[in-house]
Amino acid sequence: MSASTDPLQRDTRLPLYQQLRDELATQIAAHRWRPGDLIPSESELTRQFSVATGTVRKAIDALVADGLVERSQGKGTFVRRPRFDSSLFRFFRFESVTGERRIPESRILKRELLSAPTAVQSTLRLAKGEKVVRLMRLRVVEYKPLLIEEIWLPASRFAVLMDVALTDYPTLLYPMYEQVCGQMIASASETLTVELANASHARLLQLPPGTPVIVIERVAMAYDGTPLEWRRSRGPADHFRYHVEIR
Amino acid sequence: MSASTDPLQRDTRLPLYQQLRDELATQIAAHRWRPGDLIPSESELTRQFSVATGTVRKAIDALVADGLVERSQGKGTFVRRPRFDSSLFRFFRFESVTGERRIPESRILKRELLSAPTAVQSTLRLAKGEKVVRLMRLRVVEYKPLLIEEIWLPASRFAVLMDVALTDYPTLLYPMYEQVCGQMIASASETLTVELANASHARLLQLPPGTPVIVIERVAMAYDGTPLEWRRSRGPADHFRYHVEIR
DNA sequence: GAGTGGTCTAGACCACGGT
DNA sequence: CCGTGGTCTAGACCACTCA
Repeated sequence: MSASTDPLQRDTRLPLYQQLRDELATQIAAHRWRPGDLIPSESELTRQFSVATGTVRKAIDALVADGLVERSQGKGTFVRRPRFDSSLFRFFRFESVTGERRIPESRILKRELLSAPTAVQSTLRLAKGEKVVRLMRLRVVEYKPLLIEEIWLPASRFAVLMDVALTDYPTLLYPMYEQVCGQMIASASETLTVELANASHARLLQLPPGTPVIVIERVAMAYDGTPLEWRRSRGPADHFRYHVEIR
Repeated sequence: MSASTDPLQRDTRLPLYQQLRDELATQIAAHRWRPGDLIPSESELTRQFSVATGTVRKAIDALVADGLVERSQGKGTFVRRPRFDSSLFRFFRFESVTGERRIPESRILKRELLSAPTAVQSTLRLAKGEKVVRLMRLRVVEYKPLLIEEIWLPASRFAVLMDVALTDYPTLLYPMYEQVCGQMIASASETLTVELANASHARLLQLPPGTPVIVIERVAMAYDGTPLEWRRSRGPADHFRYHVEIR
């Protein structure tokens, strides 16, 4: 192990608290501490990096703002574990027209490993010819098809998903990404459009062809901004309600 | 004027920096300084309220986080003036299908002062029978109708809008709300649905009745969360693209 | 060069959680 | 009780802006 003082060897043009924040963020990303773990106390960090308490606090403030850790007075500072339900409500923005948010059950229709088509390659920022996992998934509420989803994931991080039994796929994928693949989704970017159902989508959604469908295109990203998932979901337009808070 | 020290007479259960933040926020809301004005320097505030520099900084940090002020090194701290274009891109989330964001021109079709219908009353949290301003507005790009908007505003704050010449209404309403009515929009909440155009909407949007239209319902709020505007916009579904960042 | 915000120090004391 | 994070002090020095 290192000595009790561990000087920051980073870009000295940056403020100390930034260097410390980056150092800690790097170590969290490298799983030095896992989600739910305690990181060293503020006074411990003060000693270890030979900086003042205020500097440590500012570094941790930044990590809290970025959602990487959570403080708990009297206990310590913990690496944040995204909660199942909150990640549901953070990313599941559709409600039934009556306003309730039901969690639709899901069924994987297809799973394959293939070379990334050019559109996927550029969206996920992959090298040419890199492999991707492609999932087709149907989400159903009370026997009514609600969404048909096409999901693309870089095989470099998600290849394990090819080995999970199809029946073991959970309703919520993001907790599984974290537990099975060690990949945490931190943010996402969505684009909504409306189109008329083609023959194939109409069949899967049990709609007459030409019915309006909502298309939600989502790119989900890690804490460092790396795109991890590209997802395109389609559902009958008359059954959806999409809610957003703008700040 | 007050003496050079002006002790905080607020809830002493709250941290000092919170009390100072609230004190400054109250004075900003009461227009002691107008948008664009300098507030007193940090050392001035230190003297005036007899607190340490770190406490003043934390109070101002909070105001910055809430979007009330902006710091500028070497110059000072200014009451924030929402910029025209940023407020445009903060709240105007539609793009043409080709991806550009054009600012549609706008024309007020109708303006009236009436008692709030119950739905408007509860959304804007008004007292029974309170008056509201209702605007109907058409937004047009290159002679093509893009959006038909129905806008409801509490007359208590927006009655002046009844006196502005209809031809003087600008393309962007939020800067006008600020300049003419002193009301700043800080956040909003939007809900999207899809419906089929009825006869009236179809006529205004120059579409065949029954064409899918996107409906965007927005409640826009002040910094303290008071609902200030309720707006319902409708546009042809096949021409819209709605983009959102989720954090 | 005077004045501003930005960073940093080296502590003190308090409130809370668990033993 | 001890260790944790939360608040607060009373400064110092730096980087930037503007006259």
